[in-house]
Amino acid sequence: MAEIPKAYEPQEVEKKWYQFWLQNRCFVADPNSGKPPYSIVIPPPNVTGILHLGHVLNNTIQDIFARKSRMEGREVLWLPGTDHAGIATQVVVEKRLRKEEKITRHDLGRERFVERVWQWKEKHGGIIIDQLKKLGCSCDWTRERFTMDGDYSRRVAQTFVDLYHKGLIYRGKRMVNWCPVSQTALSDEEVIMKPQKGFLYFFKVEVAEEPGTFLTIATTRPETIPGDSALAVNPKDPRYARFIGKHGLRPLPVELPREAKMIPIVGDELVDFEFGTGVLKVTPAHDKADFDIGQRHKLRFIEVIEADGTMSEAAGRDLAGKDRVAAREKALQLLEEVGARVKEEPYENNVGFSERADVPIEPRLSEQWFLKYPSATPAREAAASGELQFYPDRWAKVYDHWMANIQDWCISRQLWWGHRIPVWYRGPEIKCQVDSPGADWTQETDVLDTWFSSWLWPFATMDEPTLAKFYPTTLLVTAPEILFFWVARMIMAGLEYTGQKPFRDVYLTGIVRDKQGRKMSKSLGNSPDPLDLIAKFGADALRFGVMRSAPLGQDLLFDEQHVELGRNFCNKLWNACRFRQMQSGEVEGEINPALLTSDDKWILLRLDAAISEINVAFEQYRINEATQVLYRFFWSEYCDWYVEACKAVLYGQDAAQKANVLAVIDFVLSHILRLFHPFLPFITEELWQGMGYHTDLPAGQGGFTIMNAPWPKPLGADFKEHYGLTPEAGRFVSDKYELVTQGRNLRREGNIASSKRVKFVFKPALPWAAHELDVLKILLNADPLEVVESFAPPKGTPTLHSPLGELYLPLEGLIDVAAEKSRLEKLLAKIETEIERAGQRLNNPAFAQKAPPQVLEESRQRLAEWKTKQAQTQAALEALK
RNA sequence: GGGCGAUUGGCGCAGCGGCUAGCGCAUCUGCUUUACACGCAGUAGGUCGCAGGUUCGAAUCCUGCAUCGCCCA
Repeated sequence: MAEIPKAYEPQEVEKKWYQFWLQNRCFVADPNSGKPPYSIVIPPPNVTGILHLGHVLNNTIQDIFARKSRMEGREVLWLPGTDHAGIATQVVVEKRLRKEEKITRHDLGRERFVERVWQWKEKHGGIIIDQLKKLGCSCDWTRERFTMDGDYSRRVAQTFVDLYHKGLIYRGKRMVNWCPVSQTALSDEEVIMKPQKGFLYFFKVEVAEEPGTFLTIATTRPETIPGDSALAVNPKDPRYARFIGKHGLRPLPVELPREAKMIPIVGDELVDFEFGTGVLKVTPAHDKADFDIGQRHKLRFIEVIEADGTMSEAAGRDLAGKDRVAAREKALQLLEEVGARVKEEPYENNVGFSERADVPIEPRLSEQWFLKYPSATPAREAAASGELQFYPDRWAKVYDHWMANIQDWCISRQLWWGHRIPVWYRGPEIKCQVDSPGADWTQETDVLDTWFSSWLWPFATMDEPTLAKFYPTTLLVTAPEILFFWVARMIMAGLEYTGQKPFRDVYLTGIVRDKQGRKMSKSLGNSPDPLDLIAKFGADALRFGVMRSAPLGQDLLFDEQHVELGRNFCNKLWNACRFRQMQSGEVEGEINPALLTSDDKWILLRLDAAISEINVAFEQYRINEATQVLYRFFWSEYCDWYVEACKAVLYGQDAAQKANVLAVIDFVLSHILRLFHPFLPFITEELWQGMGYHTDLPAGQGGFTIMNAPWPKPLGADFKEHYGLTPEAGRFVSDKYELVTQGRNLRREGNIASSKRVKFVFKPALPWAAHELDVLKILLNADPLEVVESFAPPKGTPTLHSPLGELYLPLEGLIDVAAEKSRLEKLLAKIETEIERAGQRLNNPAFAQKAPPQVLEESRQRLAEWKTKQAQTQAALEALK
């Protein structure tokens, strides 16, 4: 680092090192390595996607674990790729065709349309990958996969064929969730329930066998009346039981003759007495629950809504062709006209919406392919036994609950973009196999649900040697929203096809929200573009800001200020290294134990504690805790205290002592850089090499890149003994710094600018080495610091008493005596309540009897401390009088 | 309706049987002190949602209630 700028400028640095890492294949995983494996597969983002803060959170976490694991000496595979995202991608390309060429996919035909999607993918599908690179992700890009790659697609087809021949896949006309916009079936997981304000409409139906007798029915969907094929009541309901077996005269369509309007009244135990009037209209073709009733009672299935959401011929001449919304209005009008409309009440109910198209889904009867999940029982057991671990572990319960109630999976989609189902027809003949049986066979037109391909992701992305080395993977990091869509299904697929769970640990992130706690969304415009943030603050700053505020399993309230803080942090790190650089001297010299100052010992002890805390936090996946420890250690302990104390030596004359302090600084800084590297990959590499910390190391041990420098371990008993790092050494320094804080407080009370040198008088309570006095002097910004054996301060002199000595600020007249007095009196009052509290506790005989001895001892000591403090404060008050 | 989670200074969080309840941001005061104003120094601010219970001792464990959020019907 020749000319070191005063402020860190990330843009060039980030570009430079990312290229360096790529060129030197630093991210490439070697299946032949002898190192222990560590592997992660990326949750493949949609090819249509662009980077959002959720990706930043998720991928930064993965990168942190990948980088840390490399430093720990593991062979790391972080396998990247993208997902073909059936509906989303098809919709994007269709929109584009409509806008730019004014054509639909039907104008092109299936084959040419799919070609166009591929063209689009080649051109735009790489955007999110480039964005991940900007973020610093250390994925093995040589292994990038796409769910529509040839070999991957073949694997998907083989899986279908296998499951088909195992009898787990079947085709049937069932009630499915139909998206009228995308014109495809959806799985239950792709339907989002939303409460909707609407009305409960009441209408009456005449009982055919009892003219003049009417039953009143409540419904939220009057437009489906033409599709009703029965009325249902609970046989235990005394109000209606007698009607079972009779018939109702359905009011719509109005033009039908009387006999065609006759629908049976059936008794069904599942009818709720409480809902509406207790009489249910049954529409077997357009409602899930009604479908079941229809099957139980062998009712007619009358389809009144078409695939595109308009009413069919069967809905009658007044409704046919109308959209479902318009049809509701018309149906109400018709009921009014025939005198069947009774009343309506405001009502809120849950309506399913299509996850992708965000329109109400239509329960619809259609021919679809279904899968009975394989390996469901072992998949459930794997989590229950703890063999597969969720972080935070409460997700294990959510997973278990879902697994206990899984329904067959509707895997077919009426789309063109995706894996076409490997089923072939010739007349009435049907064959299920990957390749076409012959030219006279035609393939099933449906494609597979995208998740039917991504559930194979952890192993279908790997070749044989890679599988042997890296499967099962170590960690999966993803959002809880796709726990059922993806995580659960991967576990089942993994067990079914590899006999092993696909990963050991599952880390479920929180959801990124804005400051007000709202979800990030395009329509709210509260979703900042991570690339803008990177341009403004740097990738490291973004990563650090997000990590520092992302507690395990809790939502993250995003605020640009966090990123700004990350930027400030990088700048601080930069300047800490810059300061070291300005001292020149030998880089990473030998530390001589005999020359260690108390401050040196203290910072080494704090480093040791920080390393231990960070490692514990990592083991429990508490990453924000690790960042907080690092922040505290580096900023508060290293910069604020240690570096300032060092200046006593660095600005002094003792060359040997100075060299020793620089050696300690280098030791600590080189640890700091390594500890920060997983979080801040770019700046740490720049500084690692710029400071020359790589020079004496072997290439694979940090000599070439900080990426494989050894991850710091706690310093260990031998190290501590060799360097005399005892708890006592630490305690003296803590007391010293406490004395300094209080001394600075005296200055503030005296309104003396922190930059102004001022005379202090110090009366030590124990022998102080000359060096320690220099440290005290520099930390207090005292000049001179008069050391006396006894001192009789003039009245009104601010004074403080500490275990290490008494400090006076002889500033007659300058201090606001009244303010200082009231401060001390307040302090004294607090001390007295503490003394009382502690006294009460110790006087309780039950406490002495039952509390553990060390707690008892601690309480006694604390009381003694408070009493000393009380005396000292009283003395200080006296001095003011 | 069922399940899960949250409730601690203005805001965001940590602490999950025993330190004087901590941290960051924001606030207030002062400071361009030769690493850093993207900075330094210092101060102020909380009866830990409410009500019971267990215990020598509860922010921490138990029960109930309230409010908010999420997931599943």
